[in-house]
Amino acid sequence: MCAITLADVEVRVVVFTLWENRLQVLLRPLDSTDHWSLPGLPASREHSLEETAAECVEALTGQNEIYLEQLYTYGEPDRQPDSQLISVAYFALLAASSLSSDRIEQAQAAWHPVDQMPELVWDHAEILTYALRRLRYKLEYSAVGFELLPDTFTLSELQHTYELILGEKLDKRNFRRRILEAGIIEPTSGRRSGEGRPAQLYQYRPDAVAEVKARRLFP
Amino acid sequence: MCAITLADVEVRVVVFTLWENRLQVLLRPLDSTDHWSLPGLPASREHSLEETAAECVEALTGQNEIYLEQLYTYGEPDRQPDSQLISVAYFALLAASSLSSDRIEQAQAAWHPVDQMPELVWDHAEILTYALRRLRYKLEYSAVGFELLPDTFTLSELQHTYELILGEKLDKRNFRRRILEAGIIEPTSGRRSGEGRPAQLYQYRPDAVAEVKARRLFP
DNA sequence: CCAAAAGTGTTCTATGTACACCCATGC
DNA sequence: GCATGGGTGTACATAGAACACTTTTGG
Repeated sequence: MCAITLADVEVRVVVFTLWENRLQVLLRPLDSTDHWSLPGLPASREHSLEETAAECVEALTGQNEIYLEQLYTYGEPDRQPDSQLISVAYFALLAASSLSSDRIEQAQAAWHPVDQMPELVWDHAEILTYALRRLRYKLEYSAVGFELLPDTFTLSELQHTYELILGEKLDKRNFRRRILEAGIIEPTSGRRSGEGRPAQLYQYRPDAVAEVKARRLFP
Repeated sequence: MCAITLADVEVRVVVFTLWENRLQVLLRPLDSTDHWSLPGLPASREHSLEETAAECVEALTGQNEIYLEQLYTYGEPDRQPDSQLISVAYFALLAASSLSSDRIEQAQAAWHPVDQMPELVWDHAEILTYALRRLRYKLEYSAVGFELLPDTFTLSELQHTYELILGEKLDKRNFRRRILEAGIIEPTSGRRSGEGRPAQLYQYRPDAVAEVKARRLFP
């Protein structure tokens, strides 16, 4: 019959990134087991839940301008024995270019491909599965894909990002048409040369990012 | 720097119903102000958050088989001075037939039409606005409308429900075709007679309800 | 000149939208 | 028999899906 207080509440974050051509998730080892857990921080009285989630990602990666969205709040008795009762789960998207791995190693954290997950503690596998579902679902209607890419990118890179996350091949012409008609990215003056014909570089329109945030499908 | 514990956490529920041909929300007066608040209960160590939300609705309405879905978790410093810091918000749909108003009166609670909201405390207006947005959004792709109706209903009643919530007129033939093709309701043997030609009564297919729950767009 | 990736339009299909009349009953 | 709400089909527009070749560069 004890009341529930903030010491019973934590924030957990599912951090996605693209690395070595795979969608990966940041995990931390749990002491005294060979299981891994989603990184988290206890909730605090001074900061909002979203600020705490951002802090958690920054502490591990050094990034503080990231895409962050609340997922769901888990609160069943005994879901995390010996840890907080209530987890407010977020998911985050991190641009691959910006993985300063020093802090990650210090925290003994590591990236794991989503298709080769190690054993996770408690209900964290469930949280991860849900985060992945939401990420895929969100890609289909809101074009958050570029949050995983550096500031400028080619349309092919963007398409490969989508294909990796959705796990299926997409038609090049249809993909380009849809993305460009949505008006969320614009060409820059740059080009990327490599093998083959050089590609136009694009960036997301800052005002489009503001529009998407203003829509707030989830507040 | 005090830690946050369960005493800082509550569940709030936005309970919708149809009554007198209007979409209404259940509110409770806040002592010592002329403002109203969303009904809620403190989180507990013995029950899941969803169970607590269900309990909260049952305590006021006597109903325990209702549609319930987690909305969002609000946790900003000072968002609810003199009350819990963190609110896990749910929304609930209640069949209009089942409004036993005794308990509601005992709790001094009352139904308020969504288009004539009184002043709400703290950020509860924001929570309500979001709940309404999610309800409308959800109607468009998942046919939860019948949760607001009694066990059997006519297609016209269902359409009126949709029109009330969405705030726009719908085409009768298109509405019927879409709902029937979705396969979530089936005709019963009953008919409703009143003025005009008697109407076929429908019920939702119990297995379809199970399917929808299995899909779990939000876990 | 050839390998390698970038870039570009059109046809077809499916889905959604607009729209008007007959039907069964109670009074 | 008439007023009242219940029930039905079709033509059109729009959005999405399938599909193959030319272009530009580096080696």
